[in-house]
Amino acid sequence: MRLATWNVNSIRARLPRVLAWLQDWQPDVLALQELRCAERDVPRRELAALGYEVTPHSQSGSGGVAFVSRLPLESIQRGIPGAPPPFDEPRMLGVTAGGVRLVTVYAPNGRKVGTQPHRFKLAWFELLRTLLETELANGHDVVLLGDLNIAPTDVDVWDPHRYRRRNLTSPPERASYQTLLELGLRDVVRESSGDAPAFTWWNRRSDFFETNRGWRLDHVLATPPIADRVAAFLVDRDERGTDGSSDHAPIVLDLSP
DNA sequence: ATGGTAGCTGGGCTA
Repeated sequence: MRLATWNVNSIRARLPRVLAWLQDWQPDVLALQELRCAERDVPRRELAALGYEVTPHSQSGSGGVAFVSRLPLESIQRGIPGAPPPFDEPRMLGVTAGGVRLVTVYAPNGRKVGTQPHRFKLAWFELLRTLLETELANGHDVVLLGDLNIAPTDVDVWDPHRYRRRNLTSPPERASYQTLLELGLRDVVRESSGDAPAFTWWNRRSDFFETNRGWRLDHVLATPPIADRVAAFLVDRDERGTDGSSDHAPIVLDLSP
């Protein structure tokens, strides 16, 4: 089974790239983040023409997540169950595909340490942890994939000293990330990349991509039986370098049967 | 410390 995750930063603006990418890579399930459009405006027909059904959880303007799948999806969970406002923003979607529980998230950015958006981000991760605890307690194989908006270690930032203790790198954010690992999930991207940086996001401004001034913000965390099945893995930097690309690169992984 | 870009929308806001 081939899985992928990609923060597309507007599904409508990115549609030509998404269609081309699906044809090139033929994933069974692609998790998307930052759809930035209402569910009724998701370009379903164009994706269906390639054999993919879209299951969105999104709203107009900002945020939103989806699964684009050529496998049947079951047990669809839109949003973190019981999350009160403002935690009911469309940032989480859970489905079962090929016997695996897939959870995609678009974590709050946080903007700046010490601000209300940052406190919101940390509180949102508490809810995510609780949700994953429940999923794991059910004994399912789980894959969490998406934009967590956290660079877990200094290797994951192009200039860790400049961005020390800032948004995306602050100790409480990194503690939130560690909490997910402590649930028993494994960091598939890091395990597949060794000590090498595996940046997934490069600021659009200036020449940040060309000079590889990037960050690792997109993640795939999996339960050990799934992590052991990872047969191939790639961060598609070439896609990030194409005209009309998102500011995030897609991540692709193959699971052996 | 700041600028640089892109996409939501229809003047800023978010990233």
